[in-house]
Amino acid sequence: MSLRHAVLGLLADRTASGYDLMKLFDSSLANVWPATQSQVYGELGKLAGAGLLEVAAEGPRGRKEYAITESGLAELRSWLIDTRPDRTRRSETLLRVFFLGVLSRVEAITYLSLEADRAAAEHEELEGLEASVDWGDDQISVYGRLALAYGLRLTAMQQEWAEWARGQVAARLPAD
Amino acid sequence: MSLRHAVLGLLADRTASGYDLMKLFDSSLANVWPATQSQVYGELGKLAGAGLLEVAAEGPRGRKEYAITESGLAELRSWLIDTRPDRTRRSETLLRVFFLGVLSRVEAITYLSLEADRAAAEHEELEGLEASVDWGDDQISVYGRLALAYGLRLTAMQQEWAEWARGQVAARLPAD
DNA sequence: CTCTGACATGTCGAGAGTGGAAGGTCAAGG
DNA sequence: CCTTGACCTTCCACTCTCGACATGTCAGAG
Repeated sequence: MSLRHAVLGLLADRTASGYDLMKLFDSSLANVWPATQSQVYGELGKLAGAGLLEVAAEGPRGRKEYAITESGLAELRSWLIDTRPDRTRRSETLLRVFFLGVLSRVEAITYLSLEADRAAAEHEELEGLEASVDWGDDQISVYGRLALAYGLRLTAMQQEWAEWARGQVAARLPAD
Repeated sequence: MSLRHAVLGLLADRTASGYDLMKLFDSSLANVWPATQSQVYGELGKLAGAGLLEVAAEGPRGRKEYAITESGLAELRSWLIDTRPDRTRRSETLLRVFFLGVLSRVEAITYLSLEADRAAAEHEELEGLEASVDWGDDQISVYGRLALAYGLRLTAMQQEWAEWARGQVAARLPAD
């Protein structure tokens, strides 16, 4: 049920069309809550039907500019304050770690090395993002920066862990 | 498509029934790849139909003991070696951070404090798990320990981040 | 002997997410 | 004038996940 709140949250900042929203999902929210076109447009329709959004203006090419309503804002606030986030995490990377035993030691070490490289690359990418984005003082910028800092810490931790884990596996006597 | 490989991976270690598998999902894999009964039994059926698993024995109460086949093992190995993990991550916690601007400063700080507490609690829980599990030398134990170490590092990082973020928000002049 | 609790498998429907196809408008450049 | 590319929305078919429900067996306690 988070997609609906992601849409509400983006529209709390400024009005936008489905097309605009897609760009926001692909840039700022890409690493946090990805969404496809079909999802976004579908959700806009439902939200408007439920009165949480309204069509503020219609532009050329059938463009519909959506704006959040009072009850939409209330719903967003209540989601933020009254409900606890769902934290079911699925990590395919970690799932694979459980089964590394079916591989040879060398193959397992390779897997962990690749994971360390990937984390390092992602870390650099986020650093690039941090440098390139021009951070304003609007809500999304201020708090988006906090989210980016999380990503930086996460990828750094992942790299350290993968290197440590590789060492752990390598240290076991080659008694496979 | 990871559920199928999770099942194959568990059965690579030892044979098991759907019921046994559920217990493994609820204990070892709970934090990495949760699954429900209906999913597990459904997947077992499909996997057996595809020849990646076979019913090794039938026990009382209709119990079916599944074992991985040669082609199942090949599929598992190829998944581990030839394919890169899907790393689409969704974090409702982080999504909320983006929208903290619609709340008052105090409410935002409360949110981040709760998040720090939650991470700390989860960290302790994992430490308890580490102490209570009796770690053998089997594959799942050896590599499961690496996964647990990841969880420990993750929750520690989350707590630090949340406390830092709370400080960041608090430091801004109360000009809301 | 009967009750209870662990063992054990299965079906169904609703909702979320994925990927792509289809259809149409407008502005600007060649 | 005509093509191209950006703009913009809608629909569909599919898989995955969740939670509840249905069905039944077996061992041990009382």
